[in-house]
Amino acid sequence: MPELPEVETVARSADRHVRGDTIVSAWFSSHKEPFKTDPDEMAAALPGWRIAGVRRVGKHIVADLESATEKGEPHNSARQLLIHLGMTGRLLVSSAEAPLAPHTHAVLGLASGRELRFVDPRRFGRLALLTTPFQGPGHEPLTISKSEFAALFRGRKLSIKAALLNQSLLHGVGNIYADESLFRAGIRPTRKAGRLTREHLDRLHSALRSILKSAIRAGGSSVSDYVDADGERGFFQIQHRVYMRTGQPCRVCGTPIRRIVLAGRGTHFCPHCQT
DNA sequence: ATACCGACCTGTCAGC
DNA sequence: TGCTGACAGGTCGGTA
Repeated sequence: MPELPEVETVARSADRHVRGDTIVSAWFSSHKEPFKTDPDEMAAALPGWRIAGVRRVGKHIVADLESATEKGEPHNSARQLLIHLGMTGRLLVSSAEAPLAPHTHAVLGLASGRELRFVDPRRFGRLALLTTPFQGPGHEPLTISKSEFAALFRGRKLSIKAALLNQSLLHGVGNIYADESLFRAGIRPTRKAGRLTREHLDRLHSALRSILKSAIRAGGSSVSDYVDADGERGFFQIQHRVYMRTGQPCRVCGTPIRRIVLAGRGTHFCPHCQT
């Protein structure tokens, strides 16, 4: 589900509601998949920590935790709660009275009476408690320079689409924004990453940045069920030009949008505008 | 090292 | 009304 703009939206809305709140209880489901840290360990460790803030790194959500004990109590081990939403994960802030959604895997009770809940039907999402600062796997698409961006693809034989999806190069780009940015840059997704000219890559760099920023302003893309921490849908999907528009006319030239499978993912492009 | 592909899960929708 | 298969915003581990 969630790519950079959706994760950014979720992190911001969660931050608004839980910053400064203190964790008083922690419950986890009995499914094993979502937990990279043992749930019993997290349930024992989390209560008592104050949430200093919630932010995004790549497609990860990081909740920075600080000791809620009185100052003067030197607390060496800063902690972070790390959340990845996978395909269908939701991070929700709700009142403790709100009924639990099906597929709820984590509930953190907060001192304010609110709850931070993690819901994930497909269980591709992940939760972990870290004692060392989280480092994303790749570069941030919104801050990388044009020359660093171009250098990422030098000598690579894989398609530019597959390269954009590779989180250890750029982190945060997923299937929607890979297809949409390639359309706006006029580049065929099948082109080999290492064969693109610097001009191509500069265009892709700008297209990607501007599309990610617009999508964040729109609250992300809600294709089926994505919502932010308030349960609100995004509306960037109305600006999609190729993603999930197979057979429909290109909004620029009218040619039917084509769908192929590339890097194991549905890939959408205009055969006329993208060369 | 790089690149590809199936596996991991549930839900939904189209076609029979 | 089922049933089956394809597909969905992502990553990981095994294999070539």
